[in-house]
Amino acid sequence: MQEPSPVVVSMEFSEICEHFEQLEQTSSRLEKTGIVTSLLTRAHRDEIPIVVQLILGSVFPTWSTEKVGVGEKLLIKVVADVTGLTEGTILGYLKDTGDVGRAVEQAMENKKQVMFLTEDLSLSRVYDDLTKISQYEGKRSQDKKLKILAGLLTNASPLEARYLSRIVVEKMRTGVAEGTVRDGIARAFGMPSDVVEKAFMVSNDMGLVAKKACEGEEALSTLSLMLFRPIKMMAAQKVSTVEEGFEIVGTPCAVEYKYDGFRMQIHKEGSKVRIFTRRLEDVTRQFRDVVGVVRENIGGDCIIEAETIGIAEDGRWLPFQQISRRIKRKYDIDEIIDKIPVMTNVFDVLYLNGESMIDEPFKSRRQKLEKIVTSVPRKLVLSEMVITDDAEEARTFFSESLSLGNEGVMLKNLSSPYTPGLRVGHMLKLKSVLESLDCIVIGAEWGTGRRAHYLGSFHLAVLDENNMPVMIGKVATGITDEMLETLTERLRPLIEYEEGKMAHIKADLVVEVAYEEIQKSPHYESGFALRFPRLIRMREDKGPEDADTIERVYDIYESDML
DNA sequence: ATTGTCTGCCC
DNA sequence: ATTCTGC
DNA sequence: GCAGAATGGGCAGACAAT
Repeated sequence: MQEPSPVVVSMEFSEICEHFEQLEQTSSRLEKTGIVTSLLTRAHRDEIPIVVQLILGSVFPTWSTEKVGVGEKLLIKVVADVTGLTEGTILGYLKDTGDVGRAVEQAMENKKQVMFLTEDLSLSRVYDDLTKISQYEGKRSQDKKLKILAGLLTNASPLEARYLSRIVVEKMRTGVAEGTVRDGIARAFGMPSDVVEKAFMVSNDMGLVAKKACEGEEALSTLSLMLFRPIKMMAAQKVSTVEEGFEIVGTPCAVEYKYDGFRMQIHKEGSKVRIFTRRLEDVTRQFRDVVGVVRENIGGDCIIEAETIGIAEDGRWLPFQQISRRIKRKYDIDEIIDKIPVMTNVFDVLYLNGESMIDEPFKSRRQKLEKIVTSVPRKLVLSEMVITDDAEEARTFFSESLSLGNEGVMLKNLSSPYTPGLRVGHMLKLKSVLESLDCIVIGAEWGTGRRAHYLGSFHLAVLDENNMPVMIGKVATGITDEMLETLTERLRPLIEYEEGKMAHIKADLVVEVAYEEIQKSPHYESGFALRFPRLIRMREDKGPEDADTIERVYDIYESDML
């Protein structure tokens, strides 16, 4: 059992919720920062980390293994229990408002049951109960979670219920996330914003950052790069041509294969090795094969970064779908290691023998990396890279990369530092030109949040052998506000019937959808699905009979396999 | 023992 | 992952 | 140009229902 929070007088949860509502009502970035600052100033010192975590819309920091384990469905069940309304009624509110929090709030306002003995919720009560919920597992655990959550909701005002719900499902929608909280912390405690930012990059725990900031700049600066504390990974910008890339990154630059696997940050000290994913989850257990090869073939204590891909017996690289079977594996790990062997392509070093490397230029990091890695063919290699200022050479390298089954190339500025978490012009990705399909819209789903009251997601079909539409996936991105409106009005009269948020739509409209790749689908009727689909445009010049066919999809799939 | 639904996390 | 939008 | 939000396919695991 969890110890109660060590606080004498806990902040009222309602006070926090009032701040949340203010945040929701302003769109000004600066004003939001001000509201966060004011909330932090009001919070009791000991409760600051919790307040910060809740502002971010979760109970635990991202690296934590603790999860509340309550999603939208279970939440609605709880609300039905508490209010005496049916789940159907609440789902109706959800569809009307397009927001879980508002739906629960509305349910609380319209509840059938009259409550007695309600007490004010304190922050510590909310936090302790949510922590308790996270600890239940096994048989009947959902029921136990439900009971505690029901207890909280029973004592919550409608406004508190709104935010309690959003915290539980991790969808705050106040327009505040890490960036604003970082600025708010800097302002509240008079810290330089970049110091706060750095502390967050290496700790990935905003609550902890706030606590240290509250103690002073010296305490804050103790959060620095350390072995076995994963740091935020550098992100890449997208470009669409080599020239555009050269322009941003400068020449000569590094051009590297962009492998289609898992990004890994590997920490090593002597024989101790731990592996973290992009979201800084620890996946050491799942990849003990990688641990072994790293332990034997990388010299020194270090933090390195790599992309790990699946590799077949003939040496060809496996599609992402296959290696993805390894990441969540908890049982029979040795079996899957045998079945889906991997190759780790190392491309950066962030820490080496007691020294941070992140401020070193990329070129010298790469040189150091080459000294510590002993290549083991098909297991552990340096990423393929050339350094060039010749666009033609870069393009050739790019095509070569694609032909091997990679996603494209990365372009890197040779003198750039490693910038954790940032997507600045130091590192770029260049992917292949997209293919597209003309698909029939056969269904749609009512959207949420800013897409409430619009159809926000569209079900796509191609024509089968009998010219009947068969589903091949959904698309929901690439849509401007204007298009969203047009699509909704265009499709509204074609709705045949609705089931919850789903609308079944008469085959009539054709849309062009671009995608990265065609995959085998275990789920869709057509047997195929689109990877990273995005809407390009409506094809009013085409009728459903002119849509692309399953034969064409099959042909593209086959030719992509080569 | 099997199946279906939900959740969280890879891309 | 991709994309759009407001600041 | 950043920060935030809304949405994609698919996988394993955890539970609940059958």
